[in-house]
Amino acid sequence: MATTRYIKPTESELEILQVLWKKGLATVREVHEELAALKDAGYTTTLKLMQIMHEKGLVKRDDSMRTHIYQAAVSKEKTQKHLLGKMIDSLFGGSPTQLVIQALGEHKATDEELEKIQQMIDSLKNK
Amino acid sequence: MATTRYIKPTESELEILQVLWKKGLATVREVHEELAALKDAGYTTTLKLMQIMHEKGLVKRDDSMRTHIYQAAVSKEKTQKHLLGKMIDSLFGGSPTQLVIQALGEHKATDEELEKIQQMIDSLKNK
DNA sequence: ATGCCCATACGAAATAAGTCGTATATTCGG
DNA sequence: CCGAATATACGACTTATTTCGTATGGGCAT
Repeated sequence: MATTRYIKPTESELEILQVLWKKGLATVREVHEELAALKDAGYTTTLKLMQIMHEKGLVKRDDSMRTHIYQAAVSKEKTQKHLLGKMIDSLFGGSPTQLVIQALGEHKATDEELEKIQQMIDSLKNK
Repeated sequence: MATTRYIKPTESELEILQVLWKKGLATVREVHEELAALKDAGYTTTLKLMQIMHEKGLVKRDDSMRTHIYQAAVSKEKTQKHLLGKMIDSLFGGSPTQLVIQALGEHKATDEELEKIQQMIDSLKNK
């Protein structure tokens, strides 16, 4: 089986993936409008990035029409998992716990959310 | 008050910071030996990187002797906090909880560690 | 048909990151 | 004192990433 090597999206690519994950399907124009709200870059810049992402296999597209329709080719979850793993290794000495503690300490969560995490821990313990 | 802008360390710089955080004080040679265990790169590469980090203010050094002694100029905690925050924003829609759940689900922790997190949650809840 | 708007394609410049060769200086063993 | 080992400095090359100008052509209102 030909294994497809994981491709690490760059910063800009991640911004585009965000939009695609949210919208599901989108044209370059639509993605660009969203991005324009955050930062300013030309339309052809976004276009070029998305073309490159297509070459890399990060996005799929339907180009049967004049205006192509794009969608993410990598799942949000897989991507999160990968980048999280990298960060745990490179910044938290391989300990997910350290990361969790930092995350909980520095960034507030509601009681409800804490409850959810609690449940998660309980179920992990019972193994 | 003159605010010093936060400088985002690159991948390679992070590797070097890791070593410095662990050792406290270290020469280029020492840092390089550590890195050599992980990947291969020439000595002058490491040297150059550390010189650039010095220019950027990521590390401090004592150059009163022939062999300079380096140490990290940014704290591990601050750096973790910053990058974690960035990741939460850019990849987890601003929800630390989502990140925590992913981290716990995908990367194993020992019961002991789970216990620690549990305590953390308890103390957060009592507020 | 003729413009005008908007799409893709594509090349190439600008920037950033990492790599390394080489020059030069210091130290130390003999 | 001399040479080998080892230190920093620094310029230059490579590769990756981002940015954008310009070419080209389709679709549509007039």
